[in-house]
Amino acid sequence: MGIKDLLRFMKPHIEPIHIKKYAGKRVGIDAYSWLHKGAYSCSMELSLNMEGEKKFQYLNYFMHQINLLRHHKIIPVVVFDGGNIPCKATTENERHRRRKANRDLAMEKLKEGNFNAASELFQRAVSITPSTAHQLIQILRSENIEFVVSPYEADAQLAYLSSLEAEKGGIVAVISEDSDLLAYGCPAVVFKMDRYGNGEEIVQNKVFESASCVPSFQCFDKELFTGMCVLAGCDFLPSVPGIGITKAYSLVSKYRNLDRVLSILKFEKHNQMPEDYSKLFREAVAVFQHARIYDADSKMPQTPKTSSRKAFAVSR
DNA sequence: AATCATGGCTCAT
DNA sequence: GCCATGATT
Repeated sequence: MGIKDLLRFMKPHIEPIHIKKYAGKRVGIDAYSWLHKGAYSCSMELSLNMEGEKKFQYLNYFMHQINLLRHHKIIPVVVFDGGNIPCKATTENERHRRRKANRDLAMEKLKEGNFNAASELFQRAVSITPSTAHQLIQILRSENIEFVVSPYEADAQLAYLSSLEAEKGGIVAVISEDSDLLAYGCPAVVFKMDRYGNGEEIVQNKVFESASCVPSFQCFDKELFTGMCVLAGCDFLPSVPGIGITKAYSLVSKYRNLDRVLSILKFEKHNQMPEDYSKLFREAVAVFQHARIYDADSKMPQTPKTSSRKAFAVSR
C-alpha cells in the first residue's frame, strides 16, 4: 500500500516533467510497476497460460517504455523484486488471497459464457510471477539492458542505487508508482510516466528547501521525513488509530524529533496504542534507513542472512 | 477536518 | 501500487 495518502499530501511538491530531462543519465526502473501495467493488456491470457503471442504483450509494453528512454539517450537500470520481506508477509498473503478469489470467479464467468465479466475479473487477478519476470529478464539480456534482482524489496535497492555515483553503478532518478521510494529517501522519483514520457516528479532537495509550498518541509531532514511516513502507516507497521498523514506531519514538524513525538503520542493515545509501538516504530524507521540491498561490486548481499534465494548477477 | 473503508483503475482495442 | 468517494470518528 505504500505510505497511506503520501502522494496526495505531497501534491504541491510534484512537478510535471518529460523524461528527456534525464538524457545522458542513468535512471532506475521499478520493474514491477511496468510489468503490472503491461499485464493488463493480456491478463486473461496470462492467467490461463494460453497459447500464442498475446500472452507476451506485457513484454511489448515494457520494451516500448525502455525504447522510449533509449530514444532520449537515457540509460535504464531495471530493478526486480526478490524474496518477500518477513514483516510484509500479511500484506502479501492478503493480496494473494484476493487475486486467487478473483481468478476463481473469472473461471466461473467464463464457463457461463460471460466474457466481459470474466475479463474484468482476470484483470483484478493479475499477478506478476517469477516466470513473467524471467521472460522479461531474457529480453533485457539480449538487448544489453542493465538489470538487478534485489534480495528483497526493489524499493530498497533503488534507494541504494540512488545513493551511488554513476561510475559505481548509481542512478540519478527512479521511475516507479510506489510512494515508499520517498520514505526510503530517494533523491528523485518520477511517478505516472506515460507512454510518451510525461511524468510527475518529486525531488527531495526541492521538497526540503521550498519556501513557498505548503506543507513546508524546511525544518525536516531525511530521518524526520521517514519518521513521518512510518507514523502515517506503512507496510511494515500500521499507524496508531486516528493518526494519518496530516497528524503525522503536524507532530513531526512541531516536535522535530522522533523520540519526542513518540512520548507525546504515548501520552495522548495510550489507550489505543500498542505497548510495543515505540519499539516497532524504531524498527520500521530502521528498515527504511538501512535497507537490505544487493551490492553489485561486492557480489554479496550487504546483510547476509537467510540466503535461501539465488543471488543474481547484474548484466553490465 | 481528518481518518477509514470501499470500489474502480493501470493496457489498448 | 494509485485515486476518488462517502461514511465514520
